Amino acid sequence: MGRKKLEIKRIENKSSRQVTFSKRRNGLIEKARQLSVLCDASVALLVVSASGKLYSFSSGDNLVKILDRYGKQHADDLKALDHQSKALNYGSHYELLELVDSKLVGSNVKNVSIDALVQLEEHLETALSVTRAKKTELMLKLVENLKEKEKMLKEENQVLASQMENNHHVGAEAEMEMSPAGQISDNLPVTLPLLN
Amino acid sequence: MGRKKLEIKRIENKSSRQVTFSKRRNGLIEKARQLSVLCDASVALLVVSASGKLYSFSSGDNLVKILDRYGKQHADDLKALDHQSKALNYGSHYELLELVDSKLVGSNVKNVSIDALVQLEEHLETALSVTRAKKTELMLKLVENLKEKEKMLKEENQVLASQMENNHHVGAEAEMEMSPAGQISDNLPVTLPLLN
DNA sequence: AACTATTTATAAGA
DNA sequence: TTCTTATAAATAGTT
Repeated sequence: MGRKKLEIKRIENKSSRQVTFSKRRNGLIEKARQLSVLCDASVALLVVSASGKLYSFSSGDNLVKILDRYGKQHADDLKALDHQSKALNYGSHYELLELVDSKLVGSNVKNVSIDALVQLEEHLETALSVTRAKKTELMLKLVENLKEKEKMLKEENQVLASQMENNHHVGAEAEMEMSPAGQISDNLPVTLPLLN
Repeated sequence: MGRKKLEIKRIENKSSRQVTFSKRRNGLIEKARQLSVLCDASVALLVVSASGKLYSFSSGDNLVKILDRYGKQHADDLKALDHQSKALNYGSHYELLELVDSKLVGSNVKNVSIDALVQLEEHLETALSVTRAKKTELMLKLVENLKEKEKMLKEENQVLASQMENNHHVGAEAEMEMSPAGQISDNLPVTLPLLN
């Protein structure tokens, strides 16, 4: 859809390959977005340029959720991680196993094509990879949050400690000095941003 | 690009939503294929219909590889995460890579038997498992440490706060509402912008 | 599934 | 990169 019809094969000219990459990548991502919105589907798209740069899109719900719908099993590791992972959907695990079962056992084994198995393997590997990436991400987030909490608690601690000192040495000015402490207290994330 | 301009919002009519899904999904996958071919890029695409059916595309190198690249972004963060990761034995990495190299490149590729590759695959998977288990273990320890610290800081905070109150009886009447800092939620981020 | 009027994407050029 | 524009391609509504 340009001035000329373009054959679908590697563009040899480096700069036009780069330009085309940029344009088509944007187009692809936009199309992915549209599909997800129009048809209420979950879409995840990853593009890695030849030079190794990563671009991606994933529809509203995160990638994990996309795989949840399909069925996944990353919950076990997460369970050990934090009891809060109860929020995760364990139910879908069974669906995945059923799918595998139906492909391998349900049909006569002789009718399962190698291609079908290759595809199944790919799907499973995808699920696993995404699961692991997500696990790492969640753990990193959790650690970050904990460190953030630690920092804030320390700050609060310091304020309280210095407040104590003021009370001891300069009892009269206590009221004025209260405000900063109160503010920090107000600023404490009763629920941290990304968490719920 | 049809008889009418279509607003990008959920198509309410079920059957036309289904038709559009089918058409656009195919279009999207074709576009993904073209991008990978034209621009020599790695592309992975996952689409899950509202009804839970999975469709996917991934260019030449399999999806796992693409996702590994994505995972590496996190790996870097992990490294910086904590000095504990130094506990990992980096020295042996090189040995592993050398082993792979000797099996795949060192000998003429044509002489590598499938059996040898199967064995190698097993070794690599084992190495990967061990690595991941180790990663998980370290992160769990780190999280525990941080939670422990948090707990102690909170206790210290409470002691300070109650001491403050005692001081108040003696000094000014400033009111120190210790808002429940302990309410900070540990919930995992169930919805995260996954990719960027 | 096909058909086609239109819209959209984009190749080439600036 | 960004914009413009001619043209190719995708697709919305129809059959």
